[in-house]
Amino acid sequence: MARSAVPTPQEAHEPANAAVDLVAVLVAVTEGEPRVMTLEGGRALPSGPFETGHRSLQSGLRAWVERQTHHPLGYVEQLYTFADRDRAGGEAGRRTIAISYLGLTRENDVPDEAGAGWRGWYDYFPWEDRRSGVPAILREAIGPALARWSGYAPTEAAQRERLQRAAIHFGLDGAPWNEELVLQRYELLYEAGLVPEAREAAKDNFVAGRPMAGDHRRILATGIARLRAKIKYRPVVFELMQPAFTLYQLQRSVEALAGLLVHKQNFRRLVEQQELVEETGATTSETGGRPARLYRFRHQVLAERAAAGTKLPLTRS
Amino acid sequence: MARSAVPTPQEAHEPANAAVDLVAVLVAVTEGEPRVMTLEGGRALPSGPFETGHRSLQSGLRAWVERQTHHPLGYVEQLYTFADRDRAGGEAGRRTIAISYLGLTRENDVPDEAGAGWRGWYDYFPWEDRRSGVPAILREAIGPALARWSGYAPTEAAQRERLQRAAIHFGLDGAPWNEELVLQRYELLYEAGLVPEAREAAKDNFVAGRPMAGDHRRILATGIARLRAKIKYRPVVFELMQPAFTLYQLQRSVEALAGLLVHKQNFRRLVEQQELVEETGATTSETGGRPARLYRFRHQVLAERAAAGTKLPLTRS
DNA sequence: TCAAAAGTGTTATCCTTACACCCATGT
DNA sequence: ACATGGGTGTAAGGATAACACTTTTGA
Repeated sequence: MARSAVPTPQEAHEPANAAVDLVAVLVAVTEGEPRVMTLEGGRALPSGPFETGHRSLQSGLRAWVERQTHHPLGYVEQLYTFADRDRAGGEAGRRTIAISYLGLTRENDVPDEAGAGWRGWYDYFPWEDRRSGVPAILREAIGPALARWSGYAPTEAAQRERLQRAAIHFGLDGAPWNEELVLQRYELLYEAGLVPEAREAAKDNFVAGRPMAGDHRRILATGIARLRAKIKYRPVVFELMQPAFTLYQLQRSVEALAGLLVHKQNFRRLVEQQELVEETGATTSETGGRPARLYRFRHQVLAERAAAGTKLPLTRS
Repeated sequence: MARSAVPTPQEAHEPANAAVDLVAVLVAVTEGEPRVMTLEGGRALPSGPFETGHRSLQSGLRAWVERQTHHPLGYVEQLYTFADRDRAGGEAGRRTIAISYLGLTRENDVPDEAGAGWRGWYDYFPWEDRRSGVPAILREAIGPALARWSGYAPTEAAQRERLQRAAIHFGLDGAPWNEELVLQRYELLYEAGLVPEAREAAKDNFVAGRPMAGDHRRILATGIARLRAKIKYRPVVFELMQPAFTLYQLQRSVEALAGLLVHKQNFRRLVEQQELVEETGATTSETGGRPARLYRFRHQVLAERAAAGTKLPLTRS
């Protein structure tokens, strides 16, 4: 939100003649690492204009992604629609709107042309991976930089407010870490001038992570946040798994997405109790220890349950 | 999803020159009824084109809503972006995209001009209100009509599939009711030709509910669904309450939104335990029995907690 | 005095969290 | 034998769901 320029008065009140871009956050998990499909050597997400020939937004997106990456698109859901003024190239009276989508797929072929390729998403957000503890960059660079930035606020109240916001979003000063706040954290870094995409970036104290063109990194953050939230209440991880997998592989995928370690047995109990998987009967010994049972996703659950959704104390009757 | 026409070949591959509409689902709760702001005597949602003078999508939306309804807009969040071909008026090479928003507000003044006004949202979705039991329209009209529609499927497998879908979405045949599936239910009725908006509507067996222009009712369904989901994990109900309220009024608002009755004491325990409210010290006897304590929302919780978000069995470390 | 709503006490059950330990394979 | 991952049992604590009953007002 925010981050917009002042309108030039003469163009007010004209219906915007908008160019519509479709942008994809296409995710896969391989070898326990979450990856995102990129173009231009990792500097951009797959995208392209919505064309009159496209039957719908989704089919337009599919067309673009498949054209650019030669990778089929499986599960797709809309993420968010952006229209910041800075996005626009120039041309008075014409603005660019970006409609973004999240796509989940199994990584199989590597496109390797036009700079297309999979990148680990923590290259872009190194502070989001807590699987091996609190990342050094957070303690050593981001924390201090946010503290400094808080100090720049004009009033003391504003300073406290900044500090509190930083603490809550980044889990500083004993605040709990909430892995879903990916976008808020990125926005906060942007506001603090700590990412190169920000126009008033303080050139000397980048915390960065790998930047992207335009607001693509912001869109990526939106996608990660959505996916992290969604794996908790909808069986979407399976879109990222091979047809047969071990429970530990499943766990590692979840951990990769969440950026957190989960408790082995409790995780298994959860999966079991929700009847999300069934044994294939086969085992694999490629995992490097005792051979593990292979499971497959029970596709029927999608039909059986339309999702739980409790949390309201209902009266029965 | 679906519901799109075939592209005429000659217009393929031209970047769409899109008109962008902003549409608002503006919600309030009064006297225990959820209401939505409408125009044209209830046939449309407030909306207008995104203009070049608008600083951002949100500010454009605010401008339109305030111009059309003279009602200020408080809490706002983006809902979804639609671009079905049927929405377009005609003009080859030009399509209309609707970016929809959910707005929450306290109903105070009644606009009463240009056909603007609040309408109970169950006028549009009578089957969604279960506060006084399973609505007659569901048992007597929708259920049988969906059964008939299932019978029209070509193969027996397809018939079973339709029946199961109807049962799960509408809680038929002993399936549990899930109040969040508002959009899916509307889409199913649309697909079955049971709402007047559908082009192949069977004129004789409407189940209807009050229709709206274009796909506004679909957008409204999206808004209701989002709100029903959101009240469970984010304290958004308070946006709809007066500054001071009794616990029972709060409960009635939640019930109004969910279309379900909740358990009084358990509801109170939930509210209390999450420390969402605090006593004002005052009481009111306008509720018609023993005077009730008045409470206010503890705005601090918004800063304190950035949301819960558990559900993954984490390892502690 | 009675209807209507406010407000409280208590129990059984289940889910979550946190323990710690044994099993089978490859090197 | 030992490292590595696979796989299991169980107990404490807290949140939920379900009971029903008392209190205070206005009519």
